Amino acid sequence: MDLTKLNDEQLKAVKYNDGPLLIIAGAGSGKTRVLTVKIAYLIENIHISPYNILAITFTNKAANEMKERVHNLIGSDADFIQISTFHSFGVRILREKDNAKLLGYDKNFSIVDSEDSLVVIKKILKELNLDPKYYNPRSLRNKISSLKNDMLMPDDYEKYTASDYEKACLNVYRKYQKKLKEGNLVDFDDLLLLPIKLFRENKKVLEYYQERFKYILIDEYQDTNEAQYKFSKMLASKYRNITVVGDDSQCIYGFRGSNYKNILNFEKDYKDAKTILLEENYRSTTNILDAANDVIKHNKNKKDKSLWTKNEKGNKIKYYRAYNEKEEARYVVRKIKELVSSGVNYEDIAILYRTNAQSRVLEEEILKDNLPYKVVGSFYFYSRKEIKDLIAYLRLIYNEKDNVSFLRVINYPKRKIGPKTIEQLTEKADKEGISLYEAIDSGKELEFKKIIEDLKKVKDNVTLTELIDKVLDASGIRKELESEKTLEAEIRLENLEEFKSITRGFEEKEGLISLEDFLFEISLVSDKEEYSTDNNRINLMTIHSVKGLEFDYVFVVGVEEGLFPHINSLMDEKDLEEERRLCYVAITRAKKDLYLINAKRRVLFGNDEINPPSRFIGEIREELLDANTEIEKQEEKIKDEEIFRDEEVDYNVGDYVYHETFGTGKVVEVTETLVSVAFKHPYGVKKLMKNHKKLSKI
DNA sequence: GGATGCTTAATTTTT
DNA sequence: TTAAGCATCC
Repeated sequence: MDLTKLNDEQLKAVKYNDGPLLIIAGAGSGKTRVLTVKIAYLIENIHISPYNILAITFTNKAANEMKERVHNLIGSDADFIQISTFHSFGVRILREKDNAKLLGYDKNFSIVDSEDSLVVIKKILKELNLDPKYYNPRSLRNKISSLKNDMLMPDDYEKYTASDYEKACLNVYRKYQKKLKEGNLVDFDDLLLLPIKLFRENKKVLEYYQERFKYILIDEYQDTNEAQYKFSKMLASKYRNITVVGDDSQCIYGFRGSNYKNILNFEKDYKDAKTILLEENYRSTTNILDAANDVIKHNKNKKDKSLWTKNEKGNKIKYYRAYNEKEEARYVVRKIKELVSSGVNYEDIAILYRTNAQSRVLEEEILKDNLPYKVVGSFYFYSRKEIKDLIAYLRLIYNEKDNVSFLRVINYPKRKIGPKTIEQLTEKADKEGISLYEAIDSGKELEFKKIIEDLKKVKDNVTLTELIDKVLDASGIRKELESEKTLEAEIRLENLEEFKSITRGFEEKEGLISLEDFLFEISLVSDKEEYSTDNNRINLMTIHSVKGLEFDYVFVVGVEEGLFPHINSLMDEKDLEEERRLCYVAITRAKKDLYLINAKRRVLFGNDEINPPSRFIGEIREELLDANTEIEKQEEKIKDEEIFRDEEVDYNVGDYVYHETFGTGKVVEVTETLVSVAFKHPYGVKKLMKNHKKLSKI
């Protein structure tokens, strides 16, 4: 193993392999490098079997990257190392041997996402006759999730319930757990909780996994929650070969129960723990690093450390205040085009934002110039109705107890099965302790049952892509959409085709994939970009999803009070500090150049808001910033654009038109002053002023 | 049971 | 702005 490229501290971290090790690694200090080399070192120099190594990362993306990098170091031995997120490792345990059975689940359980959880909770509120106006389903879901992250089961929570609200909450929680179990379903939090329960109740099983994973490495330890903490502690308690890496300045998942104190407590848990500090940054220019340090300095709660770099000073950080969010996006696109014309690759550029909703304007502007881009970590595609419907069919075929999927598709497409029938089925199912699907014994519902039964029969004899075609036909989804003859239905069909290209991609890359494997894969990796191949594209993502990544050129947009820091965090100093850490993460992603951008006005919730620049801008010392604010000039330009055409344009149904923002579309309806134009997804049909300047006939 | 139209709430962040 | 939930009518 080539260790010559490591600095002294990194080398120490790689070589220390007798007992607990804590690595405090600043941003860009080469921690992934240390982790991958350490794994390679364990295998090649200490001759540990790859089978005995467990490496936990925070995202699937990070896991894949680590796999690839270890593979590059040691070749195919890398395939035997368990490298995954906590959640997918949890799935793996639950699917192995009889583990699911031991916990009272069938082996073919399926995973519900947070949208499904919400559906379940709404249903429970109805059953309990609780007013969803008072008992907000979303906050109930979040409450239940955070209880689970803190490892408080209904019986544990009972001790803390005082108010009526809390009692109702407990009631919903109980019922929620019951419903999931009845449906042979688990949620994301269960993926951590159930393995812990398994280990607690079955000493033999725990011993097996302790024996198996003698060496444990955990990345992003500052973002572990109580359940993850407990889980790793149990696994490591026998051999104590546990290495954790983290940076308290980068803890950004407090809202999900993560606790950076886990990192500070490591030395208390393991009295003999060795601590190594990685403080040299290899990633960013001095200017960028200085700016990051300036910002994070304003947090009171932090461990003191000094991140430094030998890198050159570099350019100043470009700060730009635009007139509105469109100008902001235009500025970014303009700068990207300049960069690309000077030889920069699209893939080395990232645009970062605080909230997912911000991606839309950016996409519109990028689309106008036809630049290649991808929205990383967006589960938008998988949350589309048609995709969820299809997946619900697949889930039901795989696990007939899945009542959530059952209720979603029992009457889609329309089969004249309404609330009355559902109620009867529910009653019967409750009485006999069976699932809704099993409760079917008569009427129209039998036809539905037959469809599913037939699909079950063929599922093992056809490829996944073929199965999807069969589902689309047998269910009647395809027929339904084809007969609609609307643009929207057409787009839905296109999306279903795209889904098939994803499964086809799977089959080409990894050989035949079973329905089972596929369902687990997509319930944990909700990002279809992970399966695409053309990678030279601009990266758009939230700051949360960019953690662990780096780019030559980074644009951070929406750096405004109320957006970043987010309005919901302004009340509480703790939340504000998390926003600041988030800002620190954003800044430290940049290697060569950093752009901080905001807008004077921005449309939020459909109305115009005016926000001052983010306090984080002011926290960076002035000499690091290259500020450029041309708002007045932009204001004039905007006024100009809003002037309408003088001459009346005559549109007819069927005409093709061009719109500056939405591109080419087709006229579907004309009234006195308005034209309805159908644009390609994601814009749909828009009603537009006939004589607006942005619209023209082609 | 299904279609239509009105009111209102929602946007933090992810596995 | 948009999506979801509810009321009303066929």
